Amino acid sequence: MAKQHILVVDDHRDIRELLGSYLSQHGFEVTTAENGEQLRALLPATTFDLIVLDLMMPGEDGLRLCRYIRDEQGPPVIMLTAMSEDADCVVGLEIGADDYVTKPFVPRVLLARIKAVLRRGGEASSALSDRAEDSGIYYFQPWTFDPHQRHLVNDQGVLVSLSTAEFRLLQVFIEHPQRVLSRDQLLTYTKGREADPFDRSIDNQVSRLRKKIEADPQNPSLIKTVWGGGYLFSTHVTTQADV
Amino acid sequence: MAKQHILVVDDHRDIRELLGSYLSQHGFEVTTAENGEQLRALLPATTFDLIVLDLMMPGEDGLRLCRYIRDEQGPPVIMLTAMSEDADCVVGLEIGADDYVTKPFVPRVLLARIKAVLRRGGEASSALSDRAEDSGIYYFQPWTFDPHQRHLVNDQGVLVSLSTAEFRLLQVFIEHPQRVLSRDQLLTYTKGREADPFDRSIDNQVSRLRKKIEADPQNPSLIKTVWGGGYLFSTHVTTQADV
DNA sequence: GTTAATTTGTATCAATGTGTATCGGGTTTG
DNA sequence: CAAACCCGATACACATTGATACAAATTAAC
Repeated sequence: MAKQHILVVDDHRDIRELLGSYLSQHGFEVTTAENGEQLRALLPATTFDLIVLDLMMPGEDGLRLCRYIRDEQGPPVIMLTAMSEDADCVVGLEIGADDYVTKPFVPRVLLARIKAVLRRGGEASSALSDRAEDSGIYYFQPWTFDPHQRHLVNDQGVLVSLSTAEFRLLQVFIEHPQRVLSRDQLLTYTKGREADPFDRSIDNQVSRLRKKIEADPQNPSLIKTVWGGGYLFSTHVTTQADV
Repeated sequence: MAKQHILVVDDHRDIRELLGSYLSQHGFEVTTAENGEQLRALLPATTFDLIVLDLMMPGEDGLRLCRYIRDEQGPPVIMLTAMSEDADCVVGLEIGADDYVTKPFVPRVLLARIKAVLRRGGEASSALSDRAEDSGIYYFQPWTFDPHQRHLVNDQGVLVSLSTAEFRLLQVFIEHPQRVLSRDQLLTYTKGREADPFDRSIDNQVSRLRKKIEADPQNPSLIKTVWGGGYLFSTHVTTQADV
């Protein structure tokens, strides 16, 4: 099957680059646009299978663009919305987006929604049950991470529940293992905000998370500190229980 | 197979246009009507496979029209209802609608219901009376949710009845699983009103609902709290009893 | 029509989550 | 070696949430 082509429209370069690399890594062809103007230029020239559209953009906003795409018989649309704009988000859905994802989001969640929408286009499937099949469960010694239940289970069956911030942080680590993540990146991915020059909230959350998941929090083996760089999730992560 | 023909009856032009473009994009032929008069004019002239009918319309209302369609041996009907009119909605189903969708709705949810109703009509073609029975029932461990009876049944046969507010809240959760819903959204969906800055009624209802459906209300596994975000129905929902 | 029961919103207080400040130890740099 | 910088840990303040109690409103019962 030919690669499916996704257009990402967002005014933030970070988001465009992150999604560009993440989605191409997962088998999609990706094109990005910075604003409505570029979108309008691309739309007639190329055939996209799906469009990811930021709601809040300077200039022409997402709602207008969404309606335009719909009127032009364009591909399905997934809206990116901030938490606080939920009122508008409802409006957006009424206008005809096929789904939405609230920022900040973990790339994997968007990927799941994209796949769900694309699958729906082909076959008639239930609107609700189609998100279950890939469980999203991850394994790393000695933990099993269940993003739906938002908790961890030990290989001895011990259950550790996570707070919201801890959950997000761990999810980001799991999605980007073996890579140094700066505090800036971690803040963007987990909270969707920029880092103040002396922001130490991530340090604190890492410390709290270590207390919960490390055998010896003083000598961490999972979340390593990279001096002057950030943090590193230095363990092997699998999506199956394939040892 | 020839395109299936759907009639959309709603007094709002936005809705008609949205559904017109959305449904034709998904392979249906679509005709729209603005009121009961137009519907009555169209019905004898054209053969529709399904009718989407707004409950609340100026002039002749949806209930009357639904009964009329049923009496004329017309096609299956899906009702569009506002959340606040749920009493009427139940009545609508009793009168013979095959399913209903609450506004505001995501177009794809309506699409899924349409496909489900059409599928049902094609194979089983059961009696009129019990068409409504097998629609709208949801399953999530360990509960079976029956929106018509407004109660829950345990997998051990234990029956839990829900108050109106609890019922609406759970219904919203079930229709938006795996998704963080802000208090604002929950209020809008369940009550149709905006949130005062210090509105805690949703918290209270969530608490009450947890007591009824959670095995351990102190450590909820179905309705999770997202700190600073809202609540999350974190379980798998199916429309069939297929595990 | 009156009373009782249920439901539902608000108020209050306790518990928890989260960000910032501070101190001290470790690392790098000159 | 000293100074500057970075990081971990603790403590604290603030915000959010859970639980309980209570009052108003609605519904049911008599």
